[in-house]
Amino acid sequence: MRPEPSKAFDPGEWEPERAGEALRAHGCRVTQPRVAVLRALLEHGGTIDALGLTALAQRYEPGIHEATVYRTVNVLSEVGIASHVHAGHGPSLVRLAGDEQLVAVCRDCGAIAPIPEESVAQLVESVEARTGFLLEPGHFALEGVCGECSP
Amino acid sequence: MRPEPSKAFDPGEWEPERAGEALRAHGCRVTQPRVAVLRALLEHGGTIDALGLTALAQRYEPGIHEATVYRTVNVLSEVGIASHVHAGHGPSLVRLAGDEQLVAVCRDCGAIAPIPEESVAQLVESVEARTGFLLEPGHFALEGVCGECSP
DNA sequence: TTCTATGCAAACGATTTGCAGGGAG
DNA sequence: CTCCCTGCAAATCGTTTGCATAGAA
Repeated sequence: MRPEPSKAFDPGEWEPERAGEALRAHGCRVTQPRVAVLRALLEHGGTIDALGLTALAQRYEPGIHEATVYRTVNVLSEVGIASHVHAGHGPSLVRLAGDEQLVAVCRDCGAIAPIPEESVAQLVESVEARTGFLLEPGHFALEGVCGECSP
Repeated sequence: MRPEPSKAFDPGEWEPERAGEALRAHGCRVTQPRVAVLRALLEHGGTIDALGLTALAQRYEPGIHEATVYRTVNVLSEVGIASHVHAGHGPSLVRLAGDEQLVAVCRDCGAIAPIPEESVAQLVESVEARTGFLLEPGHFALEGVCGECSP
């Protein structure tokens, strides 16, 4: 694969039916399985694991194999169309790039809440100044207790 | 196993040589392998994966099996002596409870860096004020690029 | 035609589990 | 003496990879 270096991806810009064009626009070879995966991801929105994504993609490409989905997701990540989140013990989750945000999972009810941009920016800045470590939050979820579960 | 419900554990309170007492104090059956694991963990401090912990524990219990280390770590977690962090692609990391802190993993070299207390406190405060969500960071790591891997 | 992507199956790393024997209480 | 814990090997789960072939450019 010889993908374009990552470039911006605005999910709202692409209708699911034009998944093929989106792929081409990002320098990817356009194949049925890839179209199926991207289309499924565009339609689904939010986060989904590889198994679920395979199931959705089968709607457009019945014989598609899970290994292909993994490979496709990797390609989509390389060109900046998708990314993944580690949300705990289970499998990692895929989502469209541009949809990235640091999220928190409620320990009690499992609710997922986005963490405000400003709070994240403040953290990144503070950590970089103190340790030289440049955080790229969004690939991991944080744990906590949501407003409803705490008295 | 019939462990005590989790109770506070102050790592500073326990010398590595008294790992057996610490186990007994928390309602665990005291065996050589368990003593070896806890002792290794007390000596090591910080975070370590199961493989590394096994290696350290072998110093006290040469024949100890990795499966036993996993089982022991689970017991230690149940009684509140240890906990684990999800570090992303790699194996999860074990550490003493009471030593919990938010850590960052370098995307390039895998280095683990603790995130300064103040930065975390600032984040927790900010998020609670804006969303009512009370973060308990420490169960998941954040991702980023460490000072050495970024130009 | 050329070269990449796919399906399949097998490899993989991390972790868990079934079982029979050994050790703690 | 009674269970629990351990070592071992095999199973499991999520993910990756080698290979021969199908398919995009």
